[in-house]
Amino acid sequence: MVKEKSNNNGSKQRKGLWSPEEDEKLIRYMITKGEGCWSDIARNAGLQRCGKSCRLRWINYLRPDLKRGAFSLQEEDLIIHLHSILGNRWSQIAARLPGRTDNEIKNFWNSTVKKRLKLNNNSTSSPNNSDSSEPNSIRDNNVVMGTTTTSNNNGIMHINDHHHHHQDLMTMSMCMDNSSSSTSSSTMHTHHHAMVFGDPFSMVTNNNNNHYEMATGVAGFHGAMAGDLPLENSFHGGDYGRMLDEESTDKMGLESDLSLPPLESSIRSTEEIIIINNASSIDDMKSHNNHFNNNNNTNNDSCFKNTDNQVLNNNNYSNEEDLFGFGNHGQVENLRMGEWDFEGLMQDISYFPSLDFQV
DNA sequence: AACAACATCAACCGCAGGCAG
DNA sequence: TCTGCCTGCGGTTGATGTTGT
Repeated sequence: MVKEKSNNNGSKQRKGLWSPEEDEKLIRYMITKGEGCWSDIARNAGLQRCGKSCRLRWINYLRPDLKRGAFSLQEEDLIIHLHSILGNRWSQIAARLPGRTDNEIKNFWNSTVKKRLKLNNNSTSSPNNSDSSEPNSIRDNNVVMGTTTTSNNNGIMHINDHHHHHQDLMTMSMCMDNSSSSTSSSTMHTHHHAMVFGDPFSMVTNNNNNHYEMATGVAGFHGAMAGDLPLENSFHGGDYGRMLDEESTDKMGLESDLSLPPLESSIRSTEEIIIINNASSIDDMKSHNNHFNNNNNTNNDSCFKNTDNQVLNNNNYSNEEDLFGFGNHGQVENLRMGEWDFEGLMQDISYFPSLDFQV
């Protein structure tokens, strides 16, 4: 249902579901002009929508880098774990899941995960823990993680046990290398196909200058399409999608800078920009997207909705931010994520002889 | 086939923070 | 410092689709 309301200028503004025509207008505008002030975009694109609505539509639905389709088990695991750490900070969780939006994850959590975890808890609950107010998998999850955690009222987790924390780190290090190259100079060479997600924070590695960087994993898009695209650029970020792909041949080293791509950024790889700019129609754009797809998805009812593993997975983000969005990229300060003691984490990392971490 | 109940998800709303004037 | 605008976030709503009876 589409409603209308008057804006400040007295002109009518549409609300409700977007029509294909509106989508096309917005896509065309975004392709040709790029992002800018959303209220201007709404006006200039000839849309009777508020800027906010345009932004939402673009970010949650029309962006070509969105990975549509069902969440994989690995993504679900990661969401559960990230949620146990970050709580309902959907945007931060989404930032670690390339191609997924906060809205999508939020919906997925509220509709699917929550229920599943509740069922899990019910089936495994004992009188001692069944009354826990913890809404999610924190307990369950940490069985997997081998990490003893507690949470405050906000669901923010505290790591209490150094020993288990180390296990946590180790688990992750083993997973991480799933996507590592046989030619990589990384010091982590364990090949481990069981996707047990350790703590994503543990994926922060350290070069020789107290310069913390992501080792690989959940953050970053670059490299997802290694089979399709030349990766002549340095590897900016691990890739969750690749990490999930056990069979992928790896062309990337691990020692490169790894950074969290700002999801809202319009920074794109040159190649992608060419692709998009050369697209003469929306259909062209869609087909270009499909070019990079695995085409697992048959849903075809709206712009880009059918695309899976889409083009921006090969994004080359030039912004250097670390996993947590700390712009200083590794300055050792009082880095805290919620109640998380980042420094403490880094101290913990130093216990790992097998990881090339030094603090 | 018809209806109800439930599930999913796109989109809206309100708020907070950043920033420029 | 104040104000207004813009953006981003998280919670919520409601339309639509699916499943069960």
